[in-house]
Amino acid sequence: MQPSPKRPTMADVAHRANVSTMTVSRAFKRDTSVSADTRDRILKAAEELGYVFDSIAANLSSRRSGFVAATIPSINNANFADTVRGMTEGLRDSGLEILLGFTDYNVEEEERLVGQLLQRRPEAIIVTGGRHTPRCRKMLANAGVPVVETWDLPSEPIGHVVGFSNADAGRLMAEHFVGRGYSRLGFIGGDTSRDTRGLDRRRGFIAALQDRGLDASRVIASGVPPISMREGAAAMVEMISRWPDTQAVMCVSDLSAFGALMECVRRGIRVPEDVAIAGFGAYDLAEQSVPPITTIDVGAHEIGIRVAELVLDLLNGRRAAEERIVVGMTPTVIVRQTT
Amino acid sequence: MQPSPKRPTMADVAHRANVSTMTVSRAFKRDTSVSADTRDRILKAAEELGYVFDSIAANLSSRRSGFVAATIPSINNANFADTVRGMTEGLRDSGLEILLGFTDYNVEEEERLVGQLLQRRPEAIIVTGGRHTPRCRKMLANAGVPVVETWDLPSEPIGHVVGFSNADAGRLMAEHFVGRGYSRLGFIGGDTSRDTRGLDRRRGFIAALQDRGLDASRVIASGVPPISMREGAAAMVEMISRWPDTQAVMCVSDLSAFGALMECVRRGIRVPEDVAIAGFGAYDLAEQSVPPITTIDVGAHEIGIRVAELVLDLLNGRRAAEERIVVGMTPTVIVRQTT
DNA sequence: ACGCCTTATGTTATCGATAACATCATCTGT
DNA sequence: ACAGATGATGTTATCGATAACATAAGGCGT
Repeated sequence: MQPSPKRPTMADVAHRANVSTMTVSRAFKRDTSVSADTRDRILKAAEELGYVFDSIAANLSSRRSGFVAATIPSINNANFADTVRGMTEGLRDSGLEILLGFTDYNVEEEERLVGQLLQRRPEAIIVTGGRHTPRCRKMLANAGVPVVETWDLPSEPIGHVVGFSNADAGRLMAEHFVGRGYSRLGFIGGDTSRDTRGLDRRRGFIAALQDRGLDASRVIASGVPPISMREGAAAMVEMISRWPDTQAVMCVSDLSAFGALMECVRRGIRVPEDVAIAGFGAYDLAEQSVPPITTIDVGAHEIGIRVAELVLDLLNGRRAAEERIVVGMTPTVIVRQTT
Repeated sequence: MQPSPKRPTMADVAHRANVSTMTVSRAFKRDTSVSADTRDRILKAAEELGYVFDSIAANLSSRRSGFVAATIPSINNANFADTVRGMTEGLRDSGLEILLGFTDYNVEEEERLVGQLLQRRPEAIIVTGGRHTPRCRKMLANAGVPVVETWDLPSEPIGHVVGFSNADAGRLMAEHFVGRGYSRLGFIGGDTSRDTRGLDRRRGFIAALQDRGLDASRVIASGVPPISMREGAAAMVEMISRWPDTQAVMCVSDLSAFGALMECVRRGIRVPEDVAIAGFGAYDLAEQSVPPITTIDVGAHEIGIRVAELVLDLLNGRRAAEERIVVGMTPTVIVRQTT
């Protein structure tokens, strides 16, 4: 069947099946009152005409877009990918689709994107992180749909939160290092202007050192997020050059930790004997590398599942939209061979 | 401003700004005839009312969804992420957004997804791979919008193609191995039922061996795609157990190659001295690992850029929809230390 | 036999923006 | 002075499905 300049509509199907357009509409839904004979006749007519349901028109008249919008900083980040997969699983039987946008770790881009996504009338909107431009914050507050902030634990949530404290995560690793007997500690990553969550991890790490009267100056803030393996490697070189007696280094992500580790392997620096390395995010990479990398797990996939649960509860009226729901996830250290 | 049960519409804005709804519509567009004074008054009224443009209604009346739909097998795959990033860049100034769907390397899921995406009336649709269920193929053929198949080079394209021959890629690596003097060669991955492109790479590899009268039986088809690092590691163990004299192994992806490499490192098997390893896909991981992994580059990012270019040319009438355009990408071997 | 309930189907205005056409005022050229 | 062109704005039917309400037929209980 060749595409025609005018696509068949339900009116065409109705005409061919000798029913009303409303009956055709019912035939394309579940749980509607249509006799089996009528339904069969309608679906056959639709098939013959090459009819494709038009969800744009459906969305307009029902005032439901069928979308949940979600922003993540990067498409190629194992953590965010896991979270999106969790959301997808959680939403699978709901009929809702995820409309994804990528902010590139840029709050201005996030603002533009949120504006654009809101025009699609999502039934809920999920944003990564708890810091936004004032205008973005206002748009979200006025969206009139559930808003969920993830991967952070903002002190003034816009709507709901499924996340964890990045500062706590950094502090946790610092405590692990100290517990291991290390005292000359470094941090790699956490660009001050864009990766706000990485910066929080750094802050937590630094605060824990300061609380103990330890040197908190060994920080390499390398490059624009997300820090690559290569940048992690370069930062490790700089860390060791500037402070050769460094005993342990936390990297802002498993990606950068892997890069740092590989640089040590290249240079014959033994890990953890000569320097311990840790990351964040519990990527497969951290588990599979030789030696396996100590990391922090926040339950990336679980975050997605919980976000989807929350959104469905809010949309189905099982929870009141006016509630301020905070689902806290607990960062845990996965101790491996690099520390 | 509190969300109200009824969202303000252009009619409300028109009333407040004392103009027609059509003038309001013009004020929200570029390149329309609206005086500066009128435009300012309208935008001010919209801001005061908290008006959000409704793209659902716009899409219906203009018969343009503003979407380009794209399916990729997995969200967390560096190659597909690069391709999507290329598409995003290429489409950035066009006003078109990408509506992504994930097929999970499953042609039945692809069929369901394509059906769902087509209901959103995308202005073009991009699918990964050249093999589809018959029903999926028919839906695409009848979609009435540009269809582009990527990451493959099908012999009977549905519409257009931006891709490469996976078989050629496999063959290329086999030739590289032989050129290096290896003759006892193995292949890891390429599940026969789901990863059709991986299977093609395996077929090309095997065919090259058979052409040379070499043993082509050393194949480990491990697990459901995408093959993880862990599965690559396990497959390497099996490869070496079954054929201890294997000299070189191609893995279906850099992910599995990395897993295989790490397993060798764990076991003290020297790469490439004891066994050479190669992958596919030119992930950062392959470059950064120690030793860096020989791989095949197909230009994942460039594929995305070219797809976007093609789609825009087709939508803007610079190319005729009836043309069958095939943009071939050339796989190249990046020779690194693992071979 | 009758009334009520349930199931199946139909009718109609609407969702909110826009394409296509119409109208009016102003400016420019003859 | 007049005619034609241009810019700014308005009018109206429409895009294609659906919510809300309406209608009719059949079955069941009294």
